[in-house]
Amino acid sequence: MTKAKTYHHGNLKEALIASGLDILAETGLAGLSLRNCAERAGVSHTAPKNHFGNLAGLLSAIAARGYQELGVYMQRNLREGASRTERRNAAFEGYVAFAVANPALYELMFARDKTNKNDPELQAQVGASFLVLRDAAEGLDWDKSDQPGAGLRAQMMLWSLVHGFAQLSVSGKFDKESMRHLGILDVMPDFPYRG
Amino acid sequence: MTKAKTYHHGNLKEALIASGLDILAETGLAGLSLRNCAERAGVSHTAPKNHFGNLAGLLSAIAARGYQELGVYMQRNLREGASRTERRNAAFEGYVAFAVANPALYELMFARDKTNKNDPELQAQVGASFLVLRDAAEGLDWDKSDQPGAGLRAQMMLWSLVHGFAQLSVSGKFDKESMRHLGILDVMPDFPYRG
DNA sequence: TGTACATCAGTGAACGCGCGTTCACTGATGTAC
DNA sequence: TGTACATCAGTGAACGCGCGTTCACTGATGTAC
Repeated sequence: MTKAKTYHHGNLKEALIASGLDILAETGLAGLSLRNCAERAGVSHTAPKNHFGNLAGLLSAIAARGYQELGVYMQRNLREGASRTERRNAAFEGYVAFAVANPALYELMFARDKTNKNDPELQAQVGASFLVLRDAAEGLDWDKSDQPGAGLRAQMMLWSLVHGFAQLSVSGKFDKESMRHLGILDVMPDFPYRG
Repeated sequence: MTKAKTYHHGNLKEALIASGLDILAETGLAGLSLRNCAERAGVSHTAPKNHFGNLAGLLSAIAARGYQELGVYMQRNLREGASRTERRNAAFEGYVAFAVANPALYELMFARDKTNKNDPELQAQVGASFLVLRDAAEGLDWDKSDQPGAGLRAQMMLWSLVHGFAQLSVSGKFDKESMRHLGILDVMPDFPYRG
């Protein structure tokens, strides 16, 4: 079904989010504005206001989509009945792969001041992807104490570890040139750097 | 010694870096420009060009100063002859404390596209602070294999863990409101969240 | 000690750019009767 | 089935803003002789 071009777009909200994701991938976070999002969706530059209010609203919707996709990445290589270790490895690899494949989106998702932290859809997607990680941390013995919250501490450690690795990879600290400069490749010439 | 205001500033390079650090602390990364850096240093808005070439040059110098300060934070609570564990804890706490105290500077330091990755001063300071962390990771048994690079892998894990925890703290994922939303405070009401 | 001159450091006006937002508007759609 | 009207979605011109950069310039400093 091809839609004739009408005055009303019909699905502008989705189209704007898709445009935003494209722009992030091509131009980076700094190049994403209401105006070029609208232009890419083939619509006047004031149209987004009707759907998102302002730039922060649009960015929040895009970030929410990012968390959704992050959850998909963390579970994409899971066979049925996978063991704890397999689930953990899949989550770790998926998380890092997502960040490396979508660095600008990842940057937006964890930026401090770009999104509306109270956006309900965004909160829901953040919570959902944390649940995947929480599941992956089950059975970790990183905190052996019997205190309440020990398992939770392990979850937070896992999140920190995978997130830090992803961020350091994306920001170039673990790429070949930097690792050579840090003396890493001297000791470990076959390290699977990224980038 | 008070300097009379002369045509030549005398120490403009340092003054611009100091202005940049102030602006980061007060306004955040998005509010830092060549123009307001110059204005704050009491100088025409084209003056920075003589010292840094362009915005990326100035940001690189500021980021280098940030890594220097990060190293200071990681070692500031070390008594003489501290044990491995003490050094590790000091580095961990210092790293996170630095990020929480200087979120915008921290953001700049690990941004992908703001600084000149090849800036020699910046590279040197990144290397120096990595060495502090490397020292703190000494003796960690996270990777028990005998393969060459096992210790290095432990260093990278430590860096990832501490960096991820810092970033998640700074971006608000570990603050009280978010942790309540993620169900963390139900299990662990006395978790030392930050923010 | 003085003078000429090159170099360095900072000035201020002007440029074009993309941005978010406002405003009065108009075309399309839905609903009540 | 038709008509009136409210509401919704998108338009396009205009606004002021801060930005990085360019340009010809001038004041200050250092150096050679």
